Amino acid sequence: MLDVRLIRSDPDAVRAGLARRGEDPASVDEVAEVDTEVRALSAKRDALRAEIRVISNQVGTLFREQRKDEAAELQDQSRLLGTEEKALDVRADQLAEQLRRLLLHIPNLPAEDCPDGDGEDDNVVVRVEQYDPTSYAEHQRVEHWEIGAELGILDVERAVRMSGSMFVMYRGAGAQLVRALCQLALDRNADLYEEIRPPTLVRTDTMVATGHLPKFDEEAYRIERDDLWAIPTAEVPLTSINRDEILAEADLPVRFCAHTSCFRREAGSAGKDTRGLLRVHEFDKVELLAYCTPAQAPDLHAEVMARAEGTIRDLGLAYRVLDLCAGDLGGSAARTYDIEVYAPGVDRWLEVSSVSWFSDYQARRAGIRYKPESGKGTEILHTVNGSALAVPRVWAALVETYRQPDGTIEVPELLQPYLRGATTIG
RNA sequence: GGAGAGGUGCCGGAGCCAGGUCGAACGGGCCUCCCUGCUAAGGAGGUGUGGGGGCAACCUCACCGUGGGUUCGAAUCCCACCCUCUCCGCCA
Repeated sequence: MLDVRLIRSDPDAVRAGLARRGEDPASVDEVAEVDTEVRALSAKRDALRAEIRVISNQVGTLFREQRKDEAAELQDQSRLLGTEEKALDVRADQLAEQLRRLLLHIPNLPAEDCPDGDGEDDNVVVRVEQYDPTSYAEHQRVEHWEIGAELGILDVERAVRMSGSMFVMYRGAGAQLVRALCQLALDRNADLYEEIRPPTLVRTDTMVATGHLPKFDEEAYRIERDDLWAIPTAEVPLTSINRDEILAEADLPVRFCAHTSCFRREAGSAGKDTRGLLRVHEFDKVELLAYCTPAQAPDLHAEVMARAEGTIRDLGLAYRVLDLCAGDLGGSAARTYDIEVYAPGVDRWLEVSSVSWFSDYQARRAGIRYKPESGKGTEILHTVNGSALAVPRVWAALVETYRQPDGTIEVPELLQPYLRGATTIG
């Protein structure tokens, strides 16, 4: 969430930032109003408490000196103050709660240099790599679900029977390919990123920390009986690893890498991209995430980007990089680059990684701070993350891109060691 | 799931069923200074987080698992919940 003090000291800047997102800036005024009231009330309450404390101490002294009758008067006085204090306290708590609720619904401010725009059409294509539209042959213009069925490596029909639409099942070499991709992504980042295998079911507050709740509860699967949520991305548990902790600046940046299943209800996209692997409810993903100081953030953002991009590049896939405009930014992000891979069979660009810098937005929600080496106190740290590799769409692009005239799939060299040396599938 | 023990500051560990100046003894760690060929040992002081106010020194409130309650006053009493550990049961 945003720092209330920023809303207090520079509401215009906050309003301007929200406007760039196409968000209603009115919430800023509401926050400012409630904030003022909360502070006024708690100041009054605190003064009363101080008074009560002084009186109570006097009562204590009188009791010790056996002057109980003199204490009675003070007790009455304090009791009266107590009634008043209680009323103020209840009201202040209510307002503080309301303030928090409001703040949790306000998205992050876009970064200065984030491009303007209303939606996905305004995203800026930063670069297109390894893409030559004239280079694709007919045998590559087959959709991955056709290829998958033909080779027996993707069984959508039976997955749907057991779990419903938008669930998939990989088989044989297809399943091995899933495993190969994940392992490749983990291995490529093992030099700097600590490998984590986190829980995939988390509590509400863990989802709140990353900004996936309370605003987007329709998007996540919930296990009601135990009040747990299925994570939509490893970003959720990874961000909460050091929740409510204070790290030393010398320990930053902290880097994590995790392979998990990810679960998404895709409630807002009913009917869209329902075929094959374009959009599925459950998928494998390897995520990179870093905690860092504000000063380190630009480098870390570039680093995660370079790693995500490098894997796609080395797999020999065509891709492009988008700089998301303010209007298309996720709620918690300040700046995001998307990597979209080109899948010739479906002839579409598929988003395979969102590399985002969240400034201190998530860390403030999660209570992750660091002690600066110079100076005292603590600072909220910054978080950066991105998919090192999201399986389904990469799998799809790979199978379509590497389909040979004879219908088999050539395995890129990079993946061969992970497929027991196999050079083809099918 | 059943039975027992327990959750206190960076750590250990008092205080809690004698409720009052306890943000919390004591020890360790860490930091500064002194002493000292170096180091070790020794000596003095310091060492939490968050909110609000003040240019600042500083003042004030909250925090002893969480949330309620009792009380003039709660780390200390009462209630509920959560978590951890040990044993038993069950189980991949």
